[in-house]
Amino acid sequence: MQNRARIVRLFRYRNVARKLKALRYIRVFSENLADAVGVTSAQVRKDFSLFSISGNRRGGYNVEEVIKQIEMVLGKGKLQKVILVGFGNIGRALLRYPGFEKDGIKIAAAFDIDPAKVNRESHIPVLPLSEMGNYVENNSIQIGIITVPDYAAQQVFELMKSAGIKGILNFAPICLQESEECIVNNINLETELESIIYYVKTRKKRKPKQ
Amino acid sequence: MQNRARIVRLFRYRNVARKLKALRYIRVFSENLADAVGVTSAQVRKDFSLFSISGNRRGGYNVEEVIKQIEMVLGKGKLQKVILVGFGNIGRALLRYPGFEKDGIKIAAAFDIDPAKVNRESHIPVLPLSEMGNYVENNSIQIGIITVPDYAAQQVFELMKSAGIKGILNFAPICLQESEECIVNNINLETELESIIYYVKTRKKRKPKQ
DNA sequence: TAGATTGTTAATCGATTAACAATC
DNA sequence: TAGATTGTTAATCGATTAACAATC
Repeated sequence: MQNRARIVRLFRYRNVARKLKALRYIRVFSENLADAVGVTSAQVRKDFSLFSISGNRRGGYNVEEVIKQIEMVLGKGKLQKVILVGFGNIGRALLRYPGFEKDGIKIAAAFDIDPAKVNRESHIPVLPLSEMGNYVENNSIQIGIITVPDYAAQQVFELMKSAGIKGILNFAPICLQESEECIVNNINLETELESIIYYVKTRKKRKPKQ
Repeated sequence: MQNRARIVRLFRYRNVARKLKALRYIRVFSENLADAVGVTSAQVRKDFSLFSISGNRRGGYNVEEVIKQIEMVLGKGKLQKVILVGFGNIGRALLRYPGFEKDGIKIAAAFDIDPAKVNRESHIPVLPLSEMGNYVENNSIQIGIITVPDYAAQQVFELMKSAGIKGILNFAPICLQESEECIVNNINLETELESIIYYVKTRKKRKPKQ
């Protein structure tokens, strides 16, 4: 499995290149990408070289080519349908989040255990959790998002795995363990914030009064 | 600066220990923590040893002690007030997210550039962006969350830095560059999901029909 | 050609893992 | 005591960085 940090960087290079393209840039140097993403230029060249993304000595990289080649590596494919389980605060926000669509990601349906939240008529239907298994099978869904409370997460996780889900983005504040059958990306919002607080505090200790 | 992955693991050990405490566990072995967090037991012991968190040879670690010692290291302090800029989908969800409070994190106010979103009477006030600088100063805020659209992110970032914000959790899909004066944690929701899709796809290639 | 940037190799750095002596 | 687990040291592994030859 390729190093996760490297894959994330590749996505970032692509994002920057897309912005540059929108600004009508034709070429870009490793140094520019490095600055935009916050790494060294050597890292950019190394990353590119590992994925055989090549530029032009002296002339840098062609912006279009960079986008195209990274998309090839990362597999910009056809529309990816995903499901979401847990129609609470975060779930609702993600359902309405406009950023996914442009990358070919479509939340096809949401599921919740609370009958009051079910809404089959909605643009993106909200269905009873009990229907998830069938839905996943009928629509060949592979990816799911978990936005349920922590006490429900493990159970929902098992349910999704047995339904055939192969990859999960988990926002419940618990570490779901990934396995051969299912990849997991745990995002703990509290921890993301707490770790910043930690760094701000400790940094100040080292440098009193900046 | 301490390795970020290590700090995140420490938070995870603490979270697990808290759950164990709720279940009336008295002791825990490095092996148990390792399983819960998805690392090796050697890693747990190494992490603990680096922060002088000690257990009992033969008897493992005392759950209470682990929590207390990790909290000491990570600085479970008094209530941390943070602000949020961008009262859209994600911003609204975070404002209502119940998980922060229990870790002593309180979103004190939200800010938005759209006058229609301003609501001074709300439990957590939503204020005009123009008032952010004063608010931050008057309330000694150090931490901010960015949930504005990508095109606004850089500008809001500069504004927050000049207001005196020292740490930022950024959900806008752009890499804000951290500096001496301000720590940044960039979370790109699209990329988090896209990288899972990438891994699911490539894993399947290697193991067809697993 | 001279100058600048890539692509790659080798060196460095740091994190993880293994192993085992210490010890409860 | 015998057995089991920590705590730490040394070995391994992998990722980043430096440096520079290739070359546009």
